[in-house]
Amino acid sequence: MPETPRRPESRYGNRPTMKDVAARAGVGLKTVSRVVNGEPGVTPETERRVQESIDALGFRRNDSARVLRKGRTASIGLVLEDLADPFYGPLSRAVEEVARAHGALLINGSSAEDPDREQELALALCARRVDGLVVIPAGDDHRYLEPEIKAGIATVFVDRPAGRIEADCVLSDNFGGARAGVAHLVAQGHRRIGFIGDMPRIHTAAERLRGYRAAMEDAGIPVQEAWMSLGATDPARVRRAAEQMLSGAAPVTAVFSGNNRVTVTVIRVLAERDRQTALVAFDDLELADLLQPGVTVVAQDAAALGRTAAERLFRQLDGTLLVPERIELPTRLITRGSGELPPAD
Amino acid sequence: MPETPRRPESRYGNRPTMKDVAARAGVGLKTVSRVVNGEPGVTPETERRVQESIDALGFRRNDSARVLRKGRTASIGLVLEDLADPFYGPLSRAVEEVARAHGALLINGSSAEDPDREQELALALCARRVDGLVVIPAGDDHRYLEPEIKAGIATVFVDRPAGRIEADCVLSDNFGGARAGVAHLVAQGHRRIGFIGDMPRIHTAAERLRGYRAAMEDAGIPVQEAWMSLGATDPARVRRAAEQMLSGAAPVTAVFSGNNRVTVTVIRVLAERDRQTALVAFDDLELADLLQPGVTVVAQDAAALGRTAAERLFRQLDGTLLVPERIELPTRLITRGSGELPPAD
DNA sequence: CCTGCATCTGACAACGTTGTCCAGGCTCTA
DNA sequence: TAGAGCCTGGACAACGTTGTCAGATGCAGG
Repeated sequence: MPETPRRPESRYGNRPTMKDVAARAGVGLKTVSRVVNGEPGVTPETERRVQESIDALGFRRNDSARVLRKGRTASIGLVLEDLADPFYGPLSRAVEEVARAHGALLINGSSAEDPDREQELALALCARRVDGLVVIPAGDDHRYLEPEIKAGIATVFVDRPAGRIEADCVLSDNFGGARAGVAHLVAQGHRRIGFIGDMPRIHTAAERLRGYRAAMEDAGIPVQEAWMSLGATDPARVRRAAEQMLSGAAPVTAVFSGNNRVTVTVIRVLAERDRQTALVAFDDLELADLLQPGVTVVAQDAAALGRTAAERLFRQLDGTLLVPERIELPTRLITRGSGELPPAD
Repeated sequence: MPETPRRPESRYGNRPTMKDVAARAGVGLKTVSRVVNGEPGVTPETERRVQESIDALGFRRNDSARVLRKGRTASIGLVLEDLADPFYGPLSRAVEEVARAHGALLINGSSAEDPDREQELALALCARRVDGLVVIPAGDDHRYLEPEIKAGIATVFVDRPAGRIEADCVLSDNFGGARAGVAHLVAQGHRRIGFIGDMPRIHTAAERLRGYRAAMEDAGIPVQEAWMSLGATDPARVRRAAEQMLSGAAPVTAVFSGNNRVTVTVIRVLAERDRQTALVAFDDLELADLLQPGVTVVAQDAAALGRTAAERLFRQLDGTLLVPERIELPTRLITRGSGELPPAD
């Protein structure tokens, strides 16, 4: 007696399949498929029977099987740094909206600024055969994606460029924005201007630092080492850096802060001091206009970054986009008071 | 001559399969599978050949096929209201972390507070056979999920309860939090206290309104219609509502604002006025402590909501959790100044 | 030299769907 | 009424993987 092979563990709790639906409706398998996919060539009466059977059994098409057969998953992956960061929320949302408009779902994960985790995530997404990948890189070597890209997974990098491979990327004009922000402080008469940024291994941080240096050079001001802080952005460290450059014999009279994480701490430090210090911050913050004084910022458009990247991704998939390009979106200086304070000395 | 059937369109750009790897390495298909999955029973020499072949071809296992065969996708779905809302960022992140700890990926989508879109999304995720679903409901009827749950898709609702089905849910103590917040205003001597909230069809909004009414009743203060605004939360409307209750013969001397979207607008309106009005807000805001005065809030722990929900989800999947339960997490009143202002008249 | 056992390997079916192709029944026309 | 053509429905293979099982190989002991 031939033993029937046991099914592997619970298996979706034994969901009905098209075969079950077909049997119940007394039709062929393919007819069910036609009804489910709204294909033509089914009489209304047959369709009704099939539909009834579907409802009765609680059937839902298994997209895994569908994907296997069709070769497209109708989903795209998003690897970002931290979903909880208010900068990435609107970006993700924008990517999601574009995906939705193209009938695709979004799978995403946070790399926590760890290159290994970025790679692990990106490759896991590739294993699921996402149609495309939007990556906010944590690492600076993306050769691991080469076979994937060659195999047809559309890829766009956002916020920071790809490392060691040719690929589409969509960035903010970090250099230009920082330069303009610092120049704004110079224009108010400041000469001793501090810069507190993230680790320079992060592209955006390096570019903003470069913008700072350029603006200082434009103004003919030699930059002092003591005016710069280029480390991690945890509050304790930023606080120490800020307090240091604000004290001593020749303290800075203005600070340029390199990202939203830094900014919140800098604002706290400045709020504790009597002497008013000017501040221009990279990245806008909610409520920034309601502080005393309002915070002058160099704003980037996170939603536009995400939207542009996702649109390019789908154009790659359409085949209407062939040459990798580097796109830079402009930033916008929003004056609210803190950047217009004159030097205190 | 038998025609070879044409392959359906590009098909992942013709990626190599285990069969290709096996052919190149001169071994059987199953041996490749064993190597890829780290199963025992392969000689080091064979393993080396297979590994070499994998690297040379740029092979990556197709998880769609794997899922089809194994029945588990190692992914969970998250349906939320708006990824870009700062409240949901930490929540998503927490869900993601738990998923990651269980080796699962997170697929998510925004319902934009539209019940149809919520359903469409949730069912699309079910069609992909996610192992489980975390839902922040937009609608109030979730019977459409019954067949899915019965079929074994673990489901947890967060932030708001499920409608018309039995299911796990993890909520904040919206009622208690609001009641405590309003009581705090009463304790400062306020009697005319306004409430600006979201549409009462949203569970959280209704609960907070109930908390407001309860606190007022506790204090023996009859609530006036003119003190309440229960509509959409777009800035224009909130602004109008706030201005109305702040003017007239007997204006409110304090406002309780029902969520973070409302709060930012209310703060703007109050900042424009000379007379200081007390404010307690549901949901914490970044920088809330730096405003003048600092904003007193009833804070909920978004990350804890997400973490708790995801953990319950995986316990459902383990089978260690059988009975649907309703869990309420406490809120915390954080006094910062705005809620401690005395009545102005 | 043969048997027995352990180890390694591969053939095969199955997962649930969709594309191809053909059969059968119908309508329409000459 | 016969033939052509259309419409509907179903059988079958294939997508790429994994579980089962049996065959091949090697080695030790009799």
